[in-house]
Amino acid sequence: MEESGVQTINIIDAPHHVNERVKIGVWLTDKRSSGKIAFLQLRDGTAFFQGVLLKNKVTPEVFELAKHELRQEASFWVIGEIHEDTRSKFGYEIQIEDIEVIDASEDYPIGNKEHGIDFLLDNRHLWLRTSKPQAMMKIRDRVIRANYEYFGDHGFTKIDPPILTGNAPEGTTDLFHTKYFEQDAYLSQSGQLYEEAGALALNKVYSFGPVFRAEKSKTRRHLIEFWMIEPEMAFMHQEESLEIQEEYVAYLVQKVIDDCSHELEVLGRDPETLKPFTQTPYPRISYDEAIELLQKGGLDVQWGDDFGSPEETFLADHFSKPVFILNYPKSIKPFYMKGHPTRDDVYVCADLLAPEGYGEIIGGSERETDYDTLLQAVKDAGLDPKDYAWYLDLRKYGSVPHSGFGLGLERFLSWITLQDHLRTTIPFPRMLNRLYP
RNA sequence: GCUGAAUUAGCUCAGUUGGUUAGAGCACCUGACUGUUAAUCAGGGUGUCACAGGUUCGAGUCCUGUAUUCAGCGCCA
Repeated sequence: MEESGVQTINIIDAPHHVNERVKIGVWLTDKRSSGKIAFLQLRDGTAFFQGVLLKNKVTPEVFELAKHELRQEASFWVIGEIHEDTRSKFGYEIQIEDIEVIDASEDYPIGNKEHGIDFLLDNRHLWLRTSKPQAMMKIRDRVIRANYEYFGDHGFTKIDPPILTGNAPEGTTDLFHTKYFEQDAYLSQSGQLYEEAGALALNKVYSFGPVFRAEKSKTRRHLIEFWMIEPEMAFMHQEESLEIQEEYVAYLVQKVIDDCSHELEVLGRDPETLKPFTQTPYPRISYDEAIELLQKGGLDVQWGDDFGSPEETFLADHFSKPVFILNYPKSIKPFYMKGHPTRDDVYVCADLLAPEGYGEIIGGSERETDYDTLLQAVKDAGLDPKDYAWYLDLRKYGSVPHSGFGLGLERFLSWITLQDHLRTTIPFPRMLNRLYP
């Protein structure tokens, strides 16, 4: 190919190059041919569209490539003219004049017919090449950027907590154990305690990173490794934190609606159905009211029980938007939360339940600020105060009211893209029995 | 961890009451077709029936155990 004057472009930019000769690096996703015309379905990672070859306009060698030699996922350069054409799904196509093969592809395992989830997860490194995973990764990227935008624009500083830790932030769940030279160490299951230190240093902070739970959870709502956003705000009580939470979630949803309409469509989520979620405030009910609602609905729960997924779904179904459940019993929430001012049996806390059965996407609370109360809570939780000495220090030197929350990225993505499992919202899911690829 | 289901060709699956040589579609190869959209049409053969025992003249099919996967529950975000 001696094509010095031809511009190299991406498929996504094809509409700006109509009737121009261009060069594009592509992979083959599928092909069809007749005796004198061939259609190559192409992708380059920016979009999918098709190339058309007419037998009487290319050399016999090139037509033979298109008809026979090129296999699914072969990589090659195409040179040709961009045409607008309503018969093509993308609206544009390239009339191919020449093909320069880069690499062949033999026996590509993923076909264009249906596959089972186990096979697809075994081939996740290749499955990412297809349209639905690509749409999901683009939405995931947009949500991650929206996080940085939102907190950056609201005076937050990103503070990165350690992933290797010597103590268990919440003490209750199973942690991944490892060695830190001679000491025991654990993979972080939450950055929250460190974010509290950050908030007392920098006022409003947040973290975004992976966390690890060695729980034998085997459900559509759990991953072993997942990504969490954990903001923490000094001089802030819970009510103001709730206002930030709903404004933040509404912002994320709005950005996806604005910038990912094509990706939502690929994943089967009508953007119109997301619009109500951009309207704040979100409803708030107390844990007490939630129990009453559940009991009236015939569910077998008592005050003091934690909600399982049937309960969460039942509650969420009563509202057309995400709903905050306020002030849970102390017995089912972690030790660091602040006690209610007029009741000694509940914390000042809230979970945000997503609609449509997607469960808890945010858990948050005001934090305990009194040294002695927190010390007692550490002991009551069966934890060693020595391990939490630094955390207790935060209540010793200028303790202030502060509140924070954590949003599970994959839970959020699963909800706004209507996935039936978190595993499709992360590039390489770590699950109970899946560490590969 | 509990409950239920599944495991047959590279993939997705069928396989009747236990009975000859194990079935289809897709993928792959050959040929036809100038607008295909999971193209269509004709032809071409895939195999440790998850593994280990057992019952039987005979087991993909029935029994026992094991492994793995899926779905739901519990725990949680």
